[in-house]
Amino acid sequence: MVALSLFFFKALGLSMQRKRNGYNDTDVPTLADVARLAGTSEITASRVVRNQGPIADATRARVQRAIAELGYIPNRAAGSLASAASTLMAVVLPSLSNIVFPDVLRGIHTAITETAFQPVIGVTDYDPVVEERILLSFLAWKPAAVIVAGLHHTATARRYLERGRFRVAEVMDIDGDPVDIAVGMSHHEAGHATGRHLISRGYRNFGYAGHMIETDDRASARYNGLRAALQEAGLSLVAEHRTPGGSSTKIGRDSLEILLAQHPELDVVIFPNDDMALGGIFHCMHAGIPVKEKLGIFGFNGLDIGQALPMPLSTILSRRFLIGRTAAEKLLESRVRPEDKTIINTGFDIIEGETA
Amino acid sequence: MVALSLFFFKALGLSMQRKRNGYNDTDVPTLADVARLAGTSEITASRVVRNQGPIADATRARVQRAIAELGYIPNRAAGSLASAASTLMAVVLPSLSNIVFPDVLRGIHTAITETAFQPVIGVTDYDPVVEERILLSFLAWKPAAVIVAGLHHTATARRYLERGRFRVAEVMDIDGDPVDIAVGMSHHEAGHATGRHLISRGYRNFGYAGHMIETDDRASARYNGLRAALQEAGLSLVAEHRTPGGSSTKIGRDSLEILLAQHPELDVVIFPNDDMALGGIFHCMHAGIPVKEKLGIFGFNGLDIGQALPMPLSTILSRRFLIGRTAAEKLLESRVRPEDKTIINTGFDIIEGETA
DNA sequence: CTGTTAGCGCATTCAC
DNA sequence: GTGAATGCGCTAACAG
Repeated sequence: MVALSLFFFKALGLSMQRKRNGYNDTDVPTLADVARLAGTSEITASRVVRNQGPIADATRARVQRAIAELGYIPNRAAGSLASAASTLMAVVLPSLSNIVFPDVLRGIHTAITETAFQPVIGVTDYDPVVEERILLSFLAWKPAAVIVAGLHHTATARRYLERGRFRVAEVMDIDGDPVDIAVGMSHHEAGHATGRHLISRGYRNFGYAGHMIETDDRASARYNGLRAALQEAGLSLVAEHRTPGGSSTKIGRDSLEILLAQHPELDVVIFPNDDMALGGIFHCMHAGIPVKEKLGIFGFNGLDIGQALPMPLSTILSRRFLIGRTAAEKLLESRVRPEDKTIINTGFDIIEGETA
Repeated sequence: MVALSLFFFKALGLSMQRKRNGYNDTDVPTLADVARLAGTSEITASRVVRNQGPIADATRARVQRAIAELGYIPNRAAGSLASAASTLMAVVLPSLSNIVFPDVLRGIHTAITETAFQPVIGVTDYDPVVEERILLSFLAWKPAAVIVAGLHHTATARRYLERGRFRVAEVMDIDGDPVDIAVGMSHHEAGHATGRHLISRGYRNFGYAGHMIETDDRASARYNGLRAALQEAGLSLVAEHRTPGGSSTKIGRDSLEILLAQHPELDVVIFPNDDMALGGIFHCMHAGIPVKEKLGIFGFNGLDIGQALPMPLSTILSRRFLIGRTAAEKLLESRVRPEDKTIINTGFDIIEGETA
């Protein structure tokens, strides 16, 4: 039976080994298999696959039929190796735990959906060391472009970003010196605008209820901008409370409770983001504190959920989708890094809302 | 100066052209460069890089020094091509717009963080055709494993999943026939449990406020389970309202308003998920409807934000993190697909809460 | 413990 | 419009 099978293979010109220009007995068809079935050379089949160069209609049709018949999937590792360039776009983000970065992702998707690029996503949990590790592991795939959040990276990461032969977009933040392209807004300015806005509304006793900020450069920049605005007006933060760990609605709620227990004189509390501000509102509802009249609440991001509240959250709208789309579009403009760096300010809007 | 530089290169045995076994003047060092600098063969350097096989400590140290000096990054495309296997784990999810799938991702991350695997993430927006496209584009990179949400895929996608030489985990859902491994819960049962629970609480006039469900198999299964439970008790849905588009807090709020305008007799409304249920609660707050006493509200997922409300949301806890971690762990157990399929039920919990 | 040989599957020359 | 030759950077399979 074994002998018979062997004979059978040989009779058909098959060989049991895999070798160059021989038939291939694995179930994964290669370009050579497609070419053979279509009666063309590999390179012609390759041109059809990549939609590149002049191909006779009849030839193209034959190759396409062969592709369909075999269920051929191009091996991108081989293609990438041969052409020294992949179609990957590395996207390295701090978190996917709230809607902010998914919004950026959607923007990126929108920009590249009609191109050959594929996003490869990594999540750093706001840890620069993790960011470096992920970045290096992505670079091993020779991405055509890299999108990364913020302008602060480890020295090693920054060096690789600068030396690489790919485009780089640093998103969210523009307060700093980008490697290539920066798309985002000034978080310092946003914090400053928050302060001025609330002062103009008559608030005077400012509190801040945050999370541990070292890991979140942008929240930190907003905090500093806020303090600067207060100082310019001869005011200062009356009190602040920081809860260890990340940011969440629960933590916002607890933080406000602790803050008010110690400082009942506060008339407004700023939170690093909408999620936490929502928690603040929930605490007020629970404790029977009239929001805005007795205590103003202010967030950041302009999430839908804050605007769906019975009293829409007062906050700042960041344009996450636009940031993602713009970054990806800019990256697509040219494969090579130009001499000059590009900084794109997508700005922000104050949402007045009804909570401050 | 140029002449001098050229001389200098030649004197060092460098050449200005790139060729096999020649020196390489691009700024991207290869394994050959590392081997040369370390005074070993490529394969020895390769073994050090991959931490594989027995290597003399002295040799290893020399190679590692060379790697550091050159800033060498292994080319995974080449490695993957040579070994016919990549370290990629393809992860294809419907959405990143709420915390549910990021939770799954965190679980996956946790399981593979100490391994060589890298997750590559795709987002389908609940569109099976998009899922198929993303899946095929990922398969071109020869992933070692694939994690995909749900058990329903296009016929083509299912065929590729079945034929591929990689492990497959289908997550979230176990109501169906998996390709290889399924990890999740029965959404039909969850819906059924919801119905029984609310009936036992005394509710009789059931409403359902959903989104367009065709795209969301699992919400659909819960809906059917709910109806089955009602029917078994001689009850039925009094009314339902579906808003086109995805699910969001805003849509939950609007849906409930419309539903109650037409059916004020309802005493409980079930939402497809917590986000929408939250919108329902916001509507009640706005309209002055006493939640639970006058109208019960029930969600699904057990998100933190629902539990941070002044009155915690009544809902069902799905174990997203556990699902992701378990799926990835199972995939790591063996590289080859066993004969038998595996189905892992991670179950669910009813969170009684205070809204129903 | 280390090295030699021979491709992996495809795309870039350059011919015709 | 099509094809032949060559090598991208790495690793499996053997030797030694």
